[in-house]
Amino acid sequence: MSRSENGAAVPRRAPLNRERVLRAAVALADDIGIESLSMRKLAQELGVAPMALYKHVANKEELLDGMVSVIVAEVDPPLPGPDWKNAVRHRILSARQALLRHSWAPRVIESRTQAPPVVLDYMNSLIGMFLAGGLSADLTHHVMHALGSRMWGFTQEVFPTPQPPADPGMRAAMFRQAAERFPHIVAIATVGAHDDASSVGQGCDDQSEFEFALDVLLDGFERLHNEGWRSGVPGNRAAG
Amino acid sequence: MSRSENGAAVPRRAPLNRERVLRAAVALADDIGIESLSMRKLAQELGVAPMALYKHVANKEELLDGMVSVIVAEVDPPLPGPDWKNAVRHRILSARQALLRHSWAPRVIESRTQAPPVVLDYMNSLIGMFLAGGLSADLTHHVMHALGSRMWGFTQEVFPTPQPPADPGMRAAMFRQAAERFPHIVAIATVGAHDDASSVGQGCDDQSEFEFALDVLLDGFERLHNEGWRSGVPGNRAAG
DNA sequence: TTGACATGGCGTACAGCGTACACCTACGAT
DNA sequence: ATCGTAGGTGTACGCTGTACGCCATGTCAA
Repeated sequence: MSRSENGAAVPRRAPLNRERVLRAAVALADDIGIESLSMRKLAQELGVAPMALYKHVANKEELLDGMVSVIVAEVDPPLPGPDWKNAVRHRILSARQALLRHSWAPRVIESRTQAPPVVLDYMNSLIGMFLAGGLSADLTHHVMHALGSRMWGFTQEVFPTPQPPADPGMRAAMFRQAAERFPHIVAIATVGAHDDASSVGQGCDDQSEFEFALDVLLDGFERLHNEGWRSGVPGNRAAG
Repeated sequence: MSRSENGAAVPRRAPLNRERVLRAAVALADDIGIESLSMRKLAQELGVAPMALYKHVANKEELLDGMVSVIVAEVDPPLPGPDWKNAVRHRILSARQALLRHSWAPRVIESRTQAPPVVLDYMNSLIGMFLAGGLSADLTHHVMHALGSRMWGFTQEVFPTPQPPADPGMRAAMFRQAAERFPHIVAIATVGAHDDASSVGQGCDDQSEFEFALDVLLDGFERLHNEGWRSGVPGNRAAG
């Protein structure tokens, strides 16, 4: 259909379609950040009048829905095999990789009020992995809630660690002040660090933090499953 | 300072201050929703011109920071006592109560780019509870990451369950369609429900889902602590 | 008493946003 | 030859956050 250059000079560009709009939106958000993404800028990027976009998406919310779908579609299908725990683990880490390519994605995902179908497909498939592993529907229900956003491969790092000022004197002063008011934060932030003042929050590997938490959860789920957990049974709370 | 009515009729209202601005903003957000909260509406609510607000907050972001501070200040101080797990549990559930009074709070908290000091106070104090319980700084570091937004008493329910249409015929049709495309979702959503089609997502108690996940995590932390977990030690992953 | 100054509120104005609406143009089917 | 439709355009509206300059008032020094 679209030979990129036909014999004559090409006065009309190929017509837009929904897919091209969505992909351009993803690329533009990668470039300029999701908070700067506007219908006008996206239109400009596509060489088109702003209102032209509305022939392909109903409004900006639907555009964002579509962007989420594009990304979620990149997540790998589940590994086959009997080990549900490892299969789930790998799938979630694969979802994480997809999201890491688009740092704005978590915020957009969280802002959706209706899950796009592709998103439900993913959740449905993940649930299927637990059920295939033998977990009861009941336990799986709780498990999915417990995973929360972690099933997408991200946790909201509720407050990003502020980066210290460039000036060394100023930095030392702020460090001293912080150590006085927030001694415990400073204590755990500088674990294993050689240079206290400059490495606050540095020695922190997002990937291993994520895996640590994921494994605590998965191990907990497995334990409950093996112990024959049933809903409403008293004494479940203290699993030890 | 502000006798509420002085002798004469009061032609001038008491001057604004930062605190009154913040409290009015919280109340207004409770009323009309955070996405409808604008500087203009807030000013109107306070009987004042929009630009008057800027004498008390630098900009809207700082207003939102302040609103978060107001809420976090409501969280109960920690219970004393040697049982760190229960103390943490109760504190987090208390934070949850504070947030539940303001349903917009989680989204605002997550959107902050710099943590207000009150927020750091809370985190510092929570960390102190783990350290007082004997957990190493290293383990506590991971633990805080693993808690993520749950330390504030909320989990992002990434996609809210859509409510079914009112028309019963339509509802049945959508249910049949969903059961076909997303069988596993339907399976776990209808656990323990008597009327499948109408009760999807109904039999789901947010509070107990939250506690389930929190307990899986806390139990996991306790187990690692008792097993003498140390960072970087291979074999930690499979805690079983 | 007088002037200086700080505090707090006001009015205007601007750029940017999402998008409703009417219009036009080109193309495929009849 | 005509018509319907898909896709792109131009204009316009109401809303947003907020920069800037002005003005009224209260406090304090001289």
